[in-house]
Amino acid sequence: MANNVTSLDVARLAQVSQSAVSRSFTPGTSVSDATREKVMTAAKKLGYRPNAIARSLITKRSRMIGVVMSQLDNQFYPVVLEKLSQSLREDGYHVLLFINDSQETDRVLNEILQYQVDGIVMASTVLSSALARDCADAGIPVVLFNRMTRQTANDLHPASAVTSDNESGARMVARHLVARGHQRIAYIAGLEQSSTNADRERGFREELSALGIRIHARAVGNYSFEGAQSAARELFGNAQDRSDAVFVGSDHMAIAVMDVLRMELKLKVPQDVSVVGFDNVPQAAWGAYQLTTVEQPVERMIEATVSLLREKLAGDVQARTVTVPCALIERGTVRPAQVDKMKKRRSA
Amino acid sequence: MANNVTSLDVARLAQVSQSAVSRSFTPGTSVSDATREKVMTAAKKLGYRPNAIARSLITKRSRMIGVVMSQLDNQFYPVVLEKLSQSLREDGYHVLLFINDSQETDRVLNEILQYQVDGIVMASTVLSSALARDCADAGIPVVLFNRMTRQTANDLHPASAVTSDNESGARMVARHLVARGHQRIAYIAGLEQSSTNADRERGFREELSALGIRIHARAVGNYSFEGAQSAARELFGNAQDRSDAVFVGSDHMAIAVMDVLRMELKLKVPQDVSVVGFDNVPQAAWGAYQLTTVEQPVERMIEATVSLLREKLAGDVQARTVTVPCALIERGTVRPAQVDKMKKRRSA
DNA sequence: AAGCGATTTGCAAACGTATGCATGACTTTA
DNA sequence: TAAAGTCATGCATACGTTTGCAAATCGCTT
Repeated sequence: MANNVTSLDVARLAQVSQSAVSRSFTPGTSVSDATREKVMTAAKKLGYRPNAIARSLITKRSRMIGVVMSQLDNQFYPVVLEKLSQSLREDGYHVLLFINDSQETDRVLNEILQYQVDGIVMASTVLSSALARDCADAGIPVVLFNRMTRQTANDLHPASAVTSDNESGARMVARHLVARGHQRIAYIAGLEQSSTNADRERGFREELSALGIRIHARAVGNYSFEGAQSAARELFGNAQDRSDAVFVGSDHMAIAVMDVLRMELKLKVPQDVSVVGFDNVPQAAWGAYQLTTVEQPVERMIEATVSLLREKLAGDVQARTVTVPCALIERGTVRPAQVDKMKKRRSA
Repeated sequence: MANNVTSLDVARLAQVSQSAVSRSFTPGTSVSDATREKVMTAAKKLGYRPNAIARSLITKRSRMIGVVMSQLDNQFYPVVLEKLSQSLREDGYHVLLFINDSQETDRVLNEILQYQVDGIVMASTVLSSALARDCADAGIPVVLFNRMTRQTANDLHPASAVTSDNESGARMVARHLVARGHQRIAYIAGLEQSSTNADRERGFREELSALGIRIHARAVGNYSFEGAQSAARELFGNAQDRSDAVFVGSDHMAIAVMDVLRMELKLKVPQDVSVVGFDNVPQAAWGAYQLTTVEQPVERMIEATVSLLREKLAGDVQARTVTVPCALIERGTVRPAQVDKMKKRRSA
């Protein structure tokens, strides 16, 4: 009943040594077809499966990758998780999942390291970058997903990272909104301590500035649905000097914002206010939203992630950073260009 | 650099035996405060962490639970995963994640069993129930989430299961739609081989039948977004003898259906056709949809799941089945009662 | 001071596998 | 036919823990 049949049992039944059965189950070892066949039939008869734990102990490779994530309610992450899991499996790795909403980052770290994972993918916005470095110090490859660490000259640590080009994506949004004649443009920030928000906000602000405009209003949504709702109420609740466009730090928040604008405040999108998100989650394409947004190319980001991981697993200690380009996806939440304003801008 | 510091290293530094180190890190063992303290400071100095792999090998408990899931694009599952992971962690277990979209169920099984997980939660609709039994045969506790197996008299196998009361939930929908005066009611099925769909469809059909009505039209959406879109086009594309209400097997599909109805077919919900979903995913509450649906109480289902798991881990071989009640969540996608039709029904 | 029970400690044997090394079998070549 | 080379196999050790058992230490009581 219990799965207590070992390679030794198989060896006895097959009349070979334990080494022989070990080798039979390891590709690329020296076994004759005859013995391998004997071993396999014996194994089948006994229902034997190699014990990955014991194997890990001796090979010092668990073939597990720790994946730490938060905010699974933001559809961006489930999609990432799905593709990442698939991609890692193709390389023979498995996913040990850690969801660290709220806090407890220290416990997470401890537990993850105890399990001797071969590598870690951190896709959690809330994790401190100090943590990432601790892992790296422990000698285990870390790649940050959708998250950068500040890499100063005297403190360059060996955590690789892959992000989309958040800054340039945000710049596209700035240009797009201005091209459509907007002047009073608001920004709703994600988590302020996150690198994604910092990059997006900086790019947005700088590009606007280059176009001679300053952010008209700003609120913080912390990447959460409820936070975004509050932010929307704060920014648009008062009709006086209201912004006529808003760039929201994530689609997840942007949808919350649209709901508040349309349902609570009876404002029309995009007639009264244009909305642009970030991520291009599946829901952004839904009929009721048709959200104009910036696409983060998940596939390519995942590819880069496992590729970086592979490098590090192969012993390359050099930390590298990959930035994948974004693309503006125009849908229906930004108003069409207004001819008069366009002219005004051209002559400026 | 590498994490190769062992309990023996700590023992040498702390001037104690290796056993002492082991005991210091295991709660409920016999160690004096003095030695434990010596050990702990030595451990901290060396950056020692117990090797969970080695521990698992000897204790024969990995403290990992295999979770197999599919369809992470249906928001129901990420929510489940998040809560499940949290709940298991509180019990000291960790999640080894397997996403088995498409196929490869055999490989999944093999891999999962090799990792010596202490238990398995199967939340995947596409997994064959034969697989579940195989795992159970291997002596490892399995609990099916949101999925039942046919349990006949001569083939009762030890897989526990927790579901919501799909059948009664579907009956509620039937009564609700009829009470609102609907007579031409369609059904869009999920995966036909899934137990959830079977239960929902049966309950729906039987309750309608008890009310003297038969399903007016039926299509299959396979629980996928695209499948549901096609189903909607198939059922509502032709204006002739069109259904005036549809019960969709999941919210995920229901939203796809609503998009097709409103955007492509220019039909009003609920004026032209009422829509009811199942699951009560977060998106069902979104302003643009306001989907009337049946709630599956995720929290309680998770509680039941880990509780069943705990029983089995404690050695209880008896398989049990838990069914958690559903609730109808009325929002805005079912038309208000029409007085004349109500009267007609009463007099019948 | 000695004896006794309770507690702490170390020794050594597992757990199930991979793998270097030496030996044996078998094939090839001259 | 013998020597040299290739390939297959088994032996034994190691991986880093936990844990039963026996020895040792401690704190008390008489």
